[in-house]
Amino acid sequence: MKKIKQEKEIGNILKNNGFKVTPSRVRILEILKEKHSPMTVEDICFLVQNETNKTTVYRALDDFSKKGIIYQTHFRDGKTYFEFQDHHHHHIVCTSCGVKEGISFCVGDIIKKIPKHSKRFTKINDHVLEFFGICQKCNNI
Amino acid sequence: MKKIKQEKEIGNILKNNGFKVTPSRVRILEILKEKHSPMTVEDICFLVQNETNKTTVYRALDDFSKKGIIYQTHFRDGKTYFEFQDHHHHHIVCTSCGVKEGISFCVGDIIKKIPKHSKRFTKINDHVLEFFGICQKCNNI
DNA sequence: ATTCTTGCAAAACGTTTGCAATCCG
DNA sequence: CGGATTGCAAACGTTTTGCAAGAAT
Repeated sequence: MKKIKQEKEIGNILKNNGFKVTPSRVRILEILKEKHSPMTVEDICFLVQNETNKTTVYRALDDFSKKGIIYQTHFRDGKTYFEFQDHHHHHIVCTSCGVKEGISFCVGDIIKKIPKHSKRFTKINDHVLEFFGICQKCNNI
Repeated sequence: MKKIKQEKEIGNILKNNGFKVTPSRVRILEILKEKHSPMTVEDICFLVQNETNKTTVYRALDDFSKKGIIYQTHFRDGKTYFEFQDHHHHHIVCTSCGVKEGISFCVGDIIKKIPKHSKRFTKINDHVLEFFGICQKCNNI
C-alpha cells in the first residue's frame, strides 16, 4: 500500500472515531499497523524517538483501545500491551524468555454462549485470552 | 468444614508444594479459599490487618501462583488478581462498575489444539481468559 | 474562535529488593 | 542447627495528573 493511501486510511479511522487528526496519533497508529504485534508504550516511544512525548503515547493508546481500534492485553510482566488487529487473535507467551506467538483461535462460540450462563451480563464487548508456556528453545536449555 | 480440619488441609497443600507452614501463608490461603473470588494484594492486606506485612503477601501470592495453587489474572485496572480455584473458571467483568461474575467455561478444547497450530510451543502451562462487558445495572443508568 | 491535543514536571500507584532478625523443621 | 521466611525501608518502573501552551476544525 502506498504511503499516502495508508495515511489517508489512518486519518479516516481517527475521524470516524471522533479524534482530531494529529501527527502523533497518525504516527502511533501507523506503527501499530505496521508491526501488528503487541507493543508497550516503551516500544512505541523508542520508535517515535523524540517526535512524541510519552504521555501523549499513553493517552493515544488509551483512547484507541477504548474505541476498540486496538486490542489491549497483559502478559504478566507489569506492562500493558497494545496491538492493532487486522484479524482478531491471541498469543502464546514463553514464561521463560518472553517470546510471543500469535494464534488465530477465536473464542467466538464461547462468547455466544455467555448470555445463557450469566445472570448479569447480556453483551460482551471484549475479551482477553492469553496462553503461557515454555517454548522449545527454553525447554532445551 | 471444621476450622481444625481446614487448617490441616491447608498445611498439607503447603507441605506438598515444598513450603514451610507459617501462620502468614496459612492465613493467606485460608482467605483465598474462603472468598474464592479474585483478590488483590490490597484486599488481602485489608483482611489480615497488621498480622502480615504487605511484602509477605506479595511473596506468598507469587509463590502460590508459580506452583499453580492459585490462578493469577488481570482485569485491566493495573492490579494483579489472585484466586483459589476449586474448579477452574474465568470471569466477566463490568467495565463500568467493576462487578465480576465467575463463568464456568473451559477452553480445554482450544488448549489441546494449540500444539498443532504452534511452531514453537508444545505445552501450555496456564492461561488467562477474561471477558469485558457492561452489566444490566450499569446499562440501565 | 473554540475545542481538542500536547508536553512537561511532578506525583501516584503497584510491585520488588536488600538486609538483618526471626521462625520452622 | 541451618535454611527458609518475614518485616522494614527504600527503590523501582509504569502509569496518571494538572496545567499552560499550542494545534486542529
